[in-house]
Amino acid sequence: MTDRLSVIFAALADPTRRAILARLAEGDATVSELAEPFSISLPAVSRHLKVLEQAGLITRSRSAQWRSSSLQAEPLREATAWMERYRRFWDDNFTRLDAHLRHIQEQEKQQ
Amino acid sequence: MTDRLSVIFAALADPTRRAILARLAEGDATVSELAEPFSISLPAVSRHLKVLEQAGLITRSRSAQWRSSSLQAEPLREATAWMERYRRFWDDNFTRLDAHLRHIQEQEKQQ
DNA sequence: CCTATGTTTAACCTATCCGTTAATTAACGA
DNA sequence: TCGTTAATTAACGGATAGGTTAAACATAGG
Repeated sequence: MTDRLSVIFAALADPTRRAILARLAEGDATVSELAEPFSISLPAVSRHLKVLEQAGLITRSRSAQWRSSSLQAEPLREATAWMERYRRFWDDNFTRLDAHLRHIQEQEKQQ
Repeated sequence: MTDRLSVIFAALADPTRRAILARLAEGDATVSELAEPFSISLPAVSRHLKVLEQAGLITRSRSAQWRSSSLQAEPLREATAWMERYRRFWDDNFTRLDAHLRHIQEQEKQQ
């Protein structure tokens, strides 16, 4: 699970972390500010932030004793780019063609 | 981790599973066919398929003793839709506006 | 009916994830 | 300098992930 895409998807697989990203979309925030809406301890949030940072989804800066987190959406672009490869499988414009190709494939499998 | 989006992202966080999806994009395949490129056991692949199925990323059909897997990209559409909310943070068209908004936000934080 | 083939389930192991509380580090400020 | 605030690190525990091998299940077919 060492590849970049896996790290990104794994980071996004936790609802708390996605909520943190949603909050950061409204502006930078400190660890305490990010922890406030959740019923989990500060160390737990601190770890989530480390996971997000390692995935490149946030950057952090220090100002006095506060550590501010800032959203970095570039990894989301990468993840989206990967998914785009499958767009034809859900996009209406391609559904008909895709069904046709699958039919062809099934026929070939018979032989 | 019971919510749908978490299950989808978790399913995508494994490189073997993503490779399986890539293979299925070229057409349906049996478990043995899917296992062939990997140096892992058949039971391991069988489990990966169960994970993908629970995420809604594949459907499966039985024909004799073969179980064929079929790609279902709808969950990818959902995941992409979630990420789209952050597009303005990476899209060039929005970068300038976004920088402006952040600047405003910083100013407000001062007071 | 018996056997071969394809796949899943069971039982197990190890590593990682996610949470906790307690201790530590860091910096401000009276 | 001492206490307060902000955050991280350490140490631990339970649950889950992902792999294994061995056993069980399902079906085609002689």
